[in-house]
Amino acid sequence: MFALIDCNNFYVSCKRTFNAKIEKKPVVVLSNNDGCVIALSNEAKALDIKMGALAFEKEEFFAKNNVEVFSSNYALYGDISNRVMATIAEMAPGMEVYSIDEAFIDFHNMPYENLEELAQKIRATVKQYTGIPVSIGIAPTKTLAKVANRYAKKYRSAIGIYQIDSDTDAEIALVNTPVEDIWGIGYRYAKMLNENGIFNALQLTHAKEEWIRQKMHVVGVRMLRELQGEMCYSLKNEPAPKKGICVSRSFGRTTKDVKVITETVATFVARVGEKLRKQKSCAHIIHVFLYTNPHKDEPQYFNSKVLQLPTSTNSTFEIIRYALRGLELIFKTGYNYKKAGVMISGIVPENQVQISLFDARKRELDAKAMKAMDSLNRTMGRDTVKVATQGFGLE
DNA sequence: TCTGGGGTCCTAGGACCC
DNA sequence: TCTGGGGTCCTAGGACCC
Repeated sequence: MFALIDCNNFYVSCKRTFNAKIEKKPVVVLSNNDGCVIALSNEAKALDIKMGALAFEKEEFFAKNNVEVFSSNYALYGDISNRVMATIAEMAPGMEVYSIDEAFIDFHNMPYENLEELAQKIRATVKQYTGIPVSIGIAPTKTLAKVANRYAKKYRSAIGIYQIDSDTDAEIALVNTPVEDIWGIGYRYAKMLNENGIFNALQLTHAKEEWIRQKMHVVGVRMLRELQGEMCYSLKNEPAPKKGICVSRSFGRTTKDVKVITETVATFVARVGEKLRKQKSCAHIIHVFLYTNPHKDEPQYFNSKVLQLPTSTNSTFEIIRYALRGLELIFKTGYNYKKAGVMISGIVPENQVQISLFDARKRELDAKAMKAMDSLNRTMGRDTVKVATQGFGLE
């Protein structure tokens, strides 16, 4: 058996741990630049506010309905997530941290007759130690555990737990799960399934495997089998090293200014470099991209450039040189730019880097400088020390 | 007249997740 | 004025290898 532990309305719950006054009230958390809604309390969901709703359109509605509105704080969510995961890890040896607010745990061979009892205990302990309410789904496959978790949240909120331990348990949860809420089915597949008369997960379990393979390929077949109770996905204990690292933002305000964009891209590279060094990796493919605002009725431009480095590196100095060369190649004057980003791939462990035959760079010096920079920035705050191309504060 | 058969690697794009 | 920011896996097709 697997259990899926999922924090309830995570970003809202994080805010509530510091502010008891917003308990039982409609609360929403907004995206970067306060653009749209990315988290809702149950009370806010009851007011029919939708994920992704535009904040400026809802301003009046929020005021009229006493909705508490907050900007997001990702550093805080990261900290609280770490505490929640550490608390769970103490109680369950086999665990996979699946996202900032979810973990699968291995419920095989647990010293409990009754798994629901163990789940109760985990739920109470996480709440006590971190203040975060969670829901738990228990089932023989990960996909069914996801189904059980959603069912627990929606129909068993008082206890917050649902276990699929028999065909009947499974059918109750599956018939109440619309296909679009199944793990692995997004907007397009849901539409396709509906067009073929399949609306809930129970109906889907009766579909022909070959038909699913034709329409949804092997991923769809695995999902089907998992829903039927056959395990296709096991628990990943070790987090896999990242294959790509991306830092991108939309700008609060659009800009035409090449200097502003250059400094922004340099700062994105600094973040990418930090992440690379944190996981002790180097990389040799850089992807730089630049957008105008596609929602606006004005001249549009999108372009991107991929650059190959001769030797894999995690030196911010070195990556910035290439990234800015890429930016130069794609930047066109006259457009109102809205968003830019830097992606790095071709990632290898830093102790397995192949040095190019003609490499002339003094890599030990870079490494020393990066180590000193990381250490200062870690103890004294981000960008205490930075590369000059990042600029000295915009405007 | 007649033009092999087996691979690998890379890229772009599409689907999905939180 | 105003629309998030990260990721994963899979497939198809082209270039290339012997």
